[in-house]
Amino acid sequence: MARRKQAVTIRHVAAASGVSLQTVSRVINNEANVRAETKSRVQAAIDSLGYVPSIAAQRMSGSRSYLILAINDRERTIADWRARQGTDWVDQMLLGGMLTCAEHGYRMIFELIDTHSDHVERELLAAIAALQPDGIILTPPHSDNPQIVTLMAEQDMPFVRIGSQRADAGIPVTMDDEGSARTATDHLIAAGHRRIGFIAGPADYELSGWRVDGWRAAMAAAGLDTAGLLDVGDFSRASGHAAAQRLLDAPSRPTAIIASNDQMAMATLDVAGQLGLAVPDDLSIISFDNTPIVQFAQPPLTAIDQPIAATASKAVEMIISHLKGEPTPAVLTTVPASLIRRASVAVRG
Amino acid sequence: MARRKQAVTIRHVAAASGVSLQTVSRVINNEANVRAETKSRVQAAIDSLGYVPSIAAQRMSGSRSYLILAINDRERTIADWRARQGTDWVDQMLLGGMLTCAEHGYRMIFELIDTHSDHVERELLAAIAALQPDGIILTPPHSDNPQIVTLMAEQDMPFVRIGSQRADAGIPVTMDDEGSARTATDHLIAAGHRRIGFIAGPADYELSGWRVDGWRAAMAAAGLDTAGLLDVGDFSRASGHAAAQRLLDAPSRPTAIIASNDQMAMATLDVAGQLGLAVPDDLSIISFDNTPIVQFAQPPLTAIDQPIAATASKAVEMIISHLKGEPTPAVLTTVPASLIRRASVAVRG
DNA sequence: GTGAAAGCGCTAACAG
DNA sequence: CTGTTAGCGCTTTCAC
Repeated sequence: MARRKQAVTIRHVAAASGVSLQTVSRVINNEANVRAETKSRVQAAIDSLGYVPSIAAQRMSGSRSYLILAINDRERTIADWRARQGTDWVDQMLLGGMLTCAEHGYRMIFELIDTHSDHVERELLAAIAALQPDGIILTPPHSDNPQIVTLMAEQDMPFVRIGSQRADAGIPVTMDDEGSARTATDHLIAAGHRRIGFIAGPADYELSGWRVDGWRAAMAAAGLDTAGLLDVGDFSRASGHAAAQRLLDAPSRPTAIIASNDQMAMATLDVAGQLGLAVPDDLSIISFDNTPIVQFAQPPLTAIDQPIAATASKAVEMIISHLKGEPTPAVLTTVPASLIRRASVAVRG
Repeated sequence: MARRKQAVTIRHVAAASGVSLQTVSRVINNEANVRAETKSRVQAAIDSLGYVPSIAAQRMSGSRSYLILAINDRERTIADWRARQGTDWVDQMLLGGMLTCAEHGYRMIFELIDTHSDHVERELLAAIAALQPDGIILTPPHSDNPQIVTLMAEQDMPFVRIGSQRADAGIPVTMDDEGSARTATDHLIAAGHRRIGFIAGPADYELSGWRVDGWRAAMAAAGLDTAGLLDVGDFSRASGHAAAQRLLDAPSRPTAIIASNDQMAMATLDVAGQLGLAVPDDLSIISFDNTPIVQFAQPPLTAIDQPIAATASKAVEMIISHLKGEPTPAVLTTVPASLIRRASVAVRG
C-alpha cells in the first residue's frame, strides 16, 4: 500500500484563494478576524476543491478529534447480539447518538469494554490514547462503576453518565426510572390491582434500585403492602423465570407483576402459561424497555418505553455544549419515559 | 478545553528504554531488525508506561489509521431503527465486523450514506478525507451502485462489496442468494408443493435477481412452471402485502410463497389471515433474513438465515489481508446461508 | 485582519 | 541491527 496522502489539503485551498494557511484554518473553524470578503473567497475555494479537513491532522495540532466515544458493556452487548432476540439498545443509541453527532460535525465511535474485568482501566485508557476522543458516553453498568468513573474524572475529558444520578463526576442523565416505575405501578393500581409484584434488576445497575423505589413509593401512596412482593433477577430470561416462579408460588400470589426488563417479563409470561394462569385475566404484566419482542408476545405486553435514542442524543449535545464552554446544567437531566399500553393489563373487578 | 496532549508518547518510551524513537516504532509495528533483547526491553517500557500509539499520529506519518469504514444506506437504516421491528442487520454487522476488527487492532466505524442522493460522491469523499480509513465495506444497495463503486475504484483503497458478485472493482462477497433461494424452493418441493410463489425484492439490489434465479432454477429442475407465480416488492411491509394479495388472488393460487425478506413474509402472513387461509395448512411461507421477528410470528416462520455477522467478519479479514499485501482470492467468496425450519411449512398430501 | 514559524506524535527514507 | 532527518496536515503562538 502506497503512502496515503490527503488528496486536497489546506495548502491547496490557501493557494487557490491566495491567502495563508492560517486564514483558511480560521474559516474552517469559523473564527473571528476574517473579513467577510476573504471568508467567502476561501469558502468558495473549499467548495470547489471539495476540501474536508483531516481529523487526524486536526487532532495532532492540538485541536478537536471530533470523535465521541460511546462505551457499552462488552459481555452483555455481545450476548444480546448473539441471542438475536431483537434487543435494540445499540440501535437506539446509534440512532440518537450518531445522528446528533453528525448534525454537529462529530462522529460517534462505538466501543465495547468489560465491566467486570480487572483490566477495565487499561482498556479504557487504551481506547482514549488511541482515539483521543473529545468526549465519552458511559452507559449502565459502566456509568456507575466507581473504577471507571474515578478514572474518567482524572482525564479532563467531558463524559456523560447515562442511567446515573450522581453528580460526583461527569454529567449524569437519567431516564426517570423511579417515575416510570411509579407510573407503571399506578397504572395497575388504577386497574384495581392490590398485590403487585416487582422483579428487580441486578444491584450493579443503580437504576435497578430506583425502579424498586418508584414501585415502593406508589404502593405506599396507595396504602398497599409490599411484603413478599419483591424479587430479583439479573435481566436474563432464566433469572426472570426463577423470580416469577417464586413470586407466583407464594401464598398471597400477586395479580400483577412488573418486570425490570423485557426478557424477565417474557419469562414471567412463560411461567404464567406453565401455571395455567391467563394473561391478563389472571395475571397482568408490565415490562421495562419496550424492545421489539414485547409487541409480538401473546398477548402484546404493556411496557415502559425507555427513551434510549433521545437520551443518547441528549448525551451528545451535553458533551458538545460542554466542549464549547457552555455551562453544564445544574439540575439533573431527566429524559422522560412513557407507558405504552398493550394487552397485558386487565382491569380487576 | 486545554490543548490536549498525549499522556505517554513514543518519546517517553524511548527515553525509558534508552533507544531511539525509530526502534520503539519498530517494536510497536512488529518489524524486523530489532534484537530480541532490545525488543523485550522496549516492550517492558511500553507495558509499564501503559503506552498506546495515537492513531492520529500514525495516520499523519503516512502509516495506517487502523480504521475500517462500514457504510450502510442512511434512509433504510434509519427507517429500520425508527420502526423498532427488531431488524438486526446493523447489530449483526457490528457483531461480526467490530469483533474481527478488534482482533487485528483495527476499529470499525459506522457511517450512513444516502444512495439516492445526488451528492453521494461528496458524502463518501468527505468521510474518506476526514477519517482516512484503511478500507471500506460497502453493503447493498451501495455495493452495486455504479456511482459509488466507480468512485471507490479510483481511491486506491481496498473495499469489499457485500452482496455483490461483480469482480469489476473491489472485493465481492456474497451470501449465496441464489443457492439459498434454491434451498428454500427445494424444501417446499420436497414437501409436495407444486405452485410456489415468489415475492422478489427491488431491482436496485442485485441480490433480488439472484434469489429469483435460484427459485426459477429449482422450479425448472423439478419440471414446474413459474408462470404467474412471481411478484415484486420493495422490502417494505406494504409492498409485501400488495404482492401477496396479487399472488393469492390469482386463478391458480400458490400453495406456498417465498418472500425475499422478513417484512414481506410477515405481510404475506397477514394477507393469508385476511383471506382465511391457515398457515401452514393452506399456505406455506418461507422468508429471507431470519431477523428476530419471524421467531415470534404465529406460526414462527421457516426462514433463510442471512449470515451477516460472518460476512462482515469475512469482509474485515479480506481488507486486512489485502492491506498486508496478501493476494486477494481469485474466486468469488461466498458465505453460506442456512435454512431454519420452523412451523410455517406444511407437507402437502 | 492576516501571516510566519514552530510543533503535535509518529513513520518513511536514508545512514551507518 | 540501530539511529537521524524530514515531513505528514493542521492549529497554536506570536508578529505585523
